[in-house]
Amino acid sequence: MINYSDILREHHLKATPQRLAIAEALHIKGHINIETLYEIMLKNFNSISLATIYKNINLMLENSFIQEVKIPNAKSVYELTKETHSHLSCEECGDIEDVYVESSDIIYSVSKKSDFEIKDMELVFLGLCKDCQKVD
Amino acid sequence: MINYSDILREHHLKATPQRLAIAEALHIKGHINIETLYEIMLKNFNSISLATIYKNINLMLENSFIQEVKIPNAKSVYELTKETHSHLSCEECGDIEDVYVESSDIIYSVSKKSDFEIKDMELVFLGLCKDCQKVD
DNA sequence: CTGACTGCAAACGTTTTGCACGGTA
DNA sequence: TACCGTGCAAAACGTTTGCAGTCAG
Repeated sequence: MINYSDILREHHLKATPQRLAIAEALHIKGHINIETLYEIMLKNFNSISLATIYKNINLMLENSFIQEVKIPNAKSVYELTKETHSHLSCEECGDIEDVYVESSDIIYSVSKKSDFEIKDMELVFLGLCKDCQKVD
Repeated sequence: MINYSDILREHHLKATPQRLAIAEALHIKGHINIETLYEIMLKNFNSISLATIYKNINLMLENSFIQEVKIPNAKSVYELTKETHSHLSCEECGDIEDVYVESSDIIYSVSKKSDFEIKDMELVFLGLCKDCQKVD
């Protein structure tokens, strides 16, 4: 189990028990929405407030400790900041997985045909995860 | 000016003046969020209700007359349904433009390295539009 | 003419804020 | 110890709903 105390402090965030638990939940689950995170946190802190969740998520976003992922037809999820990557979203069960896509070629080709100076891209693939393929 | 009456009816939506105005606003602006759409609509209908906007946007989404685009760090915007395309988002002024990217190669390569059966992808480029490049 | 649409007001769910207390550094 | 974080309650915000009157087909 990774110790997130130092990593939190590197991001200018005090290492409180609640924040450590959020970090651990994100580490284990990969991608979580607010509602699910609150449910998980309630198991560890019987009286944690939703306000605390929101305040911490917002601070963690501002300090780049975590990132938001907007998924079509679903609630936003949050993940620990790591190397640039894209996402696979299962339209059946909602599962979200990471996938690494080489973006430089895509960005280069779009830069050529647009007026934009492109800095980054967000890419989400929609489909069916392994388990849900069998069901359908 | 395109007449959207028939197109609305093809999507099983009655052609009311409010809906025609929404269609026209989307046609002219390309991409609009709810707040901006409401402001535009108020110029044509001095007593239009936000509830009407929401009801129509939701019906238009259900009937695929329009589509939602989720942009990182911004409100969702809506656009008339058209051929598959991606988006350029200006992080400075919020301008959004369409761009056409060949997706089959990308989807094929990701399909090979993931367990997912991929049906579609959403791609948003973040950067600076032509005007905002000069300012910075 | 009839079912669908509109506008209003109220309800709802989600997110933010203010404040007193408690805990980290 | 000083300041930041927490939990609670209330407020703010965006969106949805129910209803009575109106309109498109």
